[in-house]
Amino acid sequence: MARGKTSARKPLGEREQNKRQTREALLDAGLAEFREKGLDAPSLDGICARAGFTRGAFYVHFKDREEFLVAAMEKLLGTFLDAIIATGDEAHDLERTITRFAQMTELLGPPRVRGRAIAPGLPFHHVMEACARAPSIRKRFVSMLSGAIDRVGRLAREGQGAGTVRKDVPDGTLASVLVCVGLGALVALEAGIPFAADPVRRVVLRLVEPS
Amino acid sequence: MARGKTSARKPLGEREQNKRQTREALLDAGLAEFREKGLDAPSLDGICARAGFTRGAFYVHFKDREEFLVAAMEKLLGTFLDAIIATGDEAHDLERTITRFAQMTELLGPPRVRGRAIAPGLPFHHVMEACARAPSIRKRFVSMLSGAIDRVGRLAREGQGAGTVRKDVPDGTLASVLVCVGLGALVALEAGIPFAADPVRRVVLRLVEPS
Amino acid sequence: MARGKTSARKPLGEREQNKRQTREALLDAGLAEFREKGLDAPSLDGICARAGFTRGAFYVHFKDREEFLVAAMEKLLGTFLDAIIATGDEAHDLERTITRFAQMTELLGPPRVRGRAIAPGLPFHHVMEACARAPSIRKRFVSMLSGAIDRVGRLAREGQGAGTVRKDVPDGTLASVLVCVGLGALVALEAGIPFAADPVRRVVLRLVEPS
Amino acid sequence: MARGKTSARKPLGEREQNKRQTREALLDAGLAEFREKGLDAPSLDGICARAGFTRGAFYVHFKDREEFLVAAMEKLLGTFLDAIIATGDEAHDLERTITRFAQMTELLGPPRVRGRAIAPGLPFHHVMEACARAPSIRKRFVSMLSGAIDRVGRLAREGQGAGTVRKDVPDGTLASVLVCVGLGALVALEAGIPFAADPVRRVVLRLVEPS
DNA sequence: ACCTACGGGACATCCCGTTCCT
DNA sequence: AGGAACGGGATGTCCCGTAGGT
Repeated sequence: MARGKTSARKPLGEREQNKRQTREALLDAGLAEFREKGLDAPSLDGICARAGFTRGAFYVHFKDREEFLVAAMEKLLGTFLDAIIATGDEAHDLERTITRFAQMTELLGPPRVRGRAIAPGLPFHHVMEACARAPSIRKRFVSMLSGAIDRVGRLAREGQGAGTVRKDVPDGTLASVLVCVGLGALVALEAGIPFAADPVRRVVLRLVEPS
Repeated sequence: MARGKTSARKPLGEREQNKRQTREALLDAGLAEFREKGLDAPSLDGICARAGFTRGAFYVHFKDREEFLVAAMEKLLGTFLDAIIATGDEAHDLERTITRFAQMTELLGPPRVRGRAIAPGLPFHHVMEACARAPSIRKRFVSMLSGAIDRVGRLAREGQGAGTVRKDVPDGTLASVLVCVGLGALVALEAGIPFAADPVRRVVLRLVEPS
Repeated sequence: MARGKTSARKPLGEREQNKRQTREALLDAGLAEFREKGLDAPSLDGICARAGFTRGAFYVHFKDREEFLVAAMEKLLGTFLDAIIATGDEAHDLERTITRFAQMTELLGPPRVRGRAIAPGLPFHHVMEACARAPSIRKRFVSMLSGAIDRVGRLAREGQGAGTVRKDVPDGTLASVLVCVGLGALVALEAGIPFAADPVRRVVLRLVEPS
Repeated sequence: MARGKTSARKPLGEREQNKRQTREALLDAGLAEFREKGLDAPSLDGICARAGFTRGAFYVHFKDREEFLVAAMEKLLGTFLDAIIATGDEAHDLERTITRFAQMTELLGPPRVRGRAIAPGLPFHHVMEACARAPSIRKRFVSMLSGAIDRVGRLAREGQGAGTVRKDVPDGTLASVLVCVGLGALVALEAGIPFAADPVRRVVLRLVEPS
């Protein structure tokens, strides 16, 4: 079909391209506002104005605020997943991975790949809020975490093979525990609990190494 | 006196008592609505109606919605603190405590003491949201978690003395790690990650026991 | 053009025309309510409902109640001015004019031209109240009265030339006096003072005729 | 009866006296607010606070705002009547009376007797507004104006006897005309019409003197 | 006699979602 | 596709009048 959506080969009629640009501009403006003020505070008027449009344009592209929020969060998480997956194969050993996972903390700030910010971030509880609202967001988030658990589990197995990780605990469950620690640390940091990240990381490493 | 309502102990004029009852009724209605619909969706009219009053009464007691929300969350967390502290002295060993801490998961449902619901609960991300909004809420939450870390740390020290907990990690940091696991589990459960709580608990216990 | 609604003379897009109709409908409903209940009693909800709209529409057209009131009074006085000016050239002699001026009393009732009501009226003290509130209203009212004084003055001069009006008083000041009598009569009538309009008119005519 | 209301001979129990003082304080505060902001703008809270009370005290003395306004206006007009009647017998001739009547203009400012302010004043249209609201006010106002007409009529008759006033017009109607001029001048001045009071007064005197 | 909690109405502001026009 | 009028709901403020306490 001439108007195929998936293929980027065709130069997309000028109309379609303009429309798409409008949509992306709205999403970017929305993400910026969400990051600055939260998920509920920003008004559609403000978001649209920021993108240089009015709500008239908005409702051409999105059914309502909810759908917009989902689209925006999907765009954000998609970027994250891309980033994490892209860097996933560099994960050589558990120690480095645990260190890296801590970087997910930077969901709190703009996520970075090799130091470059690749997308605006969001406070973690906003992500949880978004999960609670939209099943599609929740699914993405779950698959993201499941992927992390899988990767950590694989590294644990490799570590056990290499003798750097204790063998008296199943690798899968160990991965779950480690990811839990990461999530918990995220929460604790965001809540502002006096929390020394470094000693915690050292203790975790001690706990998993063979006696 | 003939006009004594229940007892003569409280010299709390009838006026003050009525006023206090009104305030509590509004807070309870608010907590119920928040639990059912979130922190933003419920209308003040709905909350007031549920309590059997009007917004006229509401604004006698609270400056605005924000102040009301803070008061409601403080009431909720206060109830929690009371419950946890009240049962705190029953915490004999780390294993039982870890198990108990898992009950904090029931922040998700109405919190219970010995099976009796003592207050309405809230999804965990609503608590985090509330912390982000009001510093006073955040402080309460932090002190609640700090208290938990302290208690777990004390138990760890006792366990180390009794030889049931490994001694090659500092008790305080170990406590932080364990609480992180708890918080992370909370997040994972709320997100709906396929997560087997029991194996995780067993692995955690294995990790902390002496080799 | 195919889409011309009535004629091609007005390039007033359908949008603008609809908007203008809404505005006028609100103003008319407001004037009706003001006439019936005074300037303060009518609620905006009532006015809008009477016009078949909601306050949502109201605030598209007017900044607040004050601006609406001013617009309504300007519309009313504008109608009056139109009516008086339109009939102004029929004023042949002072006697007839004095008689006619008395008709301004009908500011108290709907103003009429040749027996036909041309606009809703307002009690005179409401007009004064409106003048006190809004400078723009006051200016219109002053220019209306100044115009009346001018016209009466011109007639006095003509009468002096024709020998039907005494010449020992300046025409301009005489006009001021006559208009004062008219305003005073308005006040007296509205206050309900036992006041015989006809004898008063005869005495006034006697006072101005040459001895 | 011991508690007779009309007779002022008895020293009025302390209670009654306090109550009366409260009432008068409220009325005075109300008149001050009315003079400053009009009849509708002042809030009962503001009036009561100005008098050092709350609305609780207010409703002991007055049924509602309307009754309070009437009481306040009656107090004001009563003061006026007293002042005018007290000075009434000094009215020796028509010329002086016309001059004096112009002083009623000072209803616009605080009314004075021999230069001393004796009461707060009110814009004239507020007086008319009050008349329109409360029949009792209207009656007082009418009797006030009727009294003025009577007095002017008497002076006119005396002037006719003395040969200083033309005899071809009935004294009563002439008085009505003169009072109308006064009222009209009041309105014109309040509206801010360019209006030279002095020439007008001279022309009026010329019109009434014998040819 | 006086005070305060409360019901309740209105206003101004802000916002979302719909509809109609361009 | 995009803009703007409009319906309509919510908040916070201000106010009046009532009821019940002290």
